[in-house]
Amino acid sequence: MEPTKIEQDILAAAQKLFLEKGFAGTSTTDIANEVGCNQALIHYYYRTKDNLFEKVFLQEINDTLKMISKVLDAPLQNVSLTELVNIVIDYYFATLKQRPNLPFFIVQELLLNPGRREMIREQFIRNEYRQEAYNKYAAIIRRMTAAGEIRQIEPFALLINTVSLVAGTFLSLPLYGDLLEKSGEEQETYLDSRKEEIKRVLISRLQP
Amino acid sequence: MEPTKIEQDILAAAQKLFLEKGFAGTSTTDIANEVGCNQALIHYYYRTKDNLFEKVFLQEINDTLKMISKVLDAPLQNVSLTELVNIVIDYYFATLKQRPNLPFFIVQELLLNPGRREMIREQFIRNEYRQEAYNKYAAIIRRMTAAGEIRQIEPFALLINTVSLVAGTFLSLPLYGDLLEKSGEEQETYLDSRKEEIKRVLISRLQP
DNA sequence: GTCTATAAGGAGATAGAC
DNA sequence: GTCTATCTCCTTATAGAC
Repeated sequence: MEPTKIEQDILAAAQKLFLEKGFAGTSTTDIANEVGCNQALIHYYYRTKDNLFEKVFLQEINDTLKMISKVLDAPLQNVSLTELVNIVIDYYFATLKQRPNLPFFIVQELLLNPGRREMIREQFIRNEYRQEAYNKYAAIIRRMTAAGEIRQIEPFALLINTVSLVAGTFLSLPLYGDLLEKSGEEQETYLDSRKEEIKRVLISRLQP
Repeated sequence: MEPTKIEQDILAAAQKLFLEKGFAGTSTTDIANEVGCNQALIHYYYRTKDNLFEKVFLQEINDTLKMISKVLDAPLQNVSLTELVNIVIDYYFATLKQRPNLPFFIVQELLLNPGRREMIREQFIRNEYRQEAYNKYAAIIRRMTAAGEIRQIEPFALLINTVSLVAGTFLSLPLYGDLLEKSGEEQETYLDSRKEEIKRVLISRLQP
């Protein structure tokens, strides 16, 4: 059952607003205004706000994992450590620049509402792209460790390092802009400098 | 004007609940129940929920900066790179273990409500402990760089690296526990292993 | 399918008794 | 100072006209 245009419009509007203002900060009336219809129509198509949120959240997770999996399909078998870090971090930054709120959104909704974690865990555990992406990734790290091209490290630990550094950059971006009163250009420069610094950190950690 | 006992009780209850469930997720009725009084009393002492939140938030920031400043008063002038990283990261972890929700709380409330950032910026900019802590910290890094004891690095970049890695660990902790279904003991082990890994990362990055 | 109207409940804030 | 009662507004969700 292909989703109709109006269903897609509602989903897109909900996605935009949930990402911006979170679940609690977005009312179904807000979503209706964004779509250009009345509030009852939101409920006609998605019944409850919770259900609509679930659809949005799962789609975000799915799309993200699919993208992550995709970059690992590039021929990474024979690249050097420096090349590997460059490819992964450049790609990661480019992806997040399109959705700068994504780290915040995921952190917020996953931490704030423990009641929703059950639903999320089920979908997360059985998500095919997640398994696939992690296995591809871990295989690369293990191979390079065995070949002596990088220092000994647990793939999971390296993953948390990378995600922390990159997500931390995007989480700190609005604070950098607001608290330190930086312009849009300066924020661009900040992102670029963080990108290069993160590469240095990862290469230092991995270089034998 | 010393705050009375009831005022302190309300503040403590509000702090607990805001840290747990965020501003939007906490009602003044919740706070009253936690205190053991009626909801009107909250408003009698603090007028609005916003005002109460402001008090809580500023106190959190102030306490945190004060603690950070304190550790930098230790005699760090003659320690090695490894010792310095050990002291700072151990202290940082011990502090956050007492308030594991703090990173999430700050991220959430700072990002979610742009209207509040103005108030926060003012307090943040003129906070004496912040200036003090950052200056002490930057002086140490610059001295060690000049002495050739660590590699060239911008103090601010190193700060963001450190905060990202440590905050990322605490933000990921409930996800680690929930999504991967880890017990409390395993979460303790996770924290310890993250602590040691973060030290390795920072030392690798800084070692000449 | 899409609308208006409205029900039902919860929120923050205040009035006024004690 | 502390309580109960209540006002007003906003939310989600549904009923029913078209």
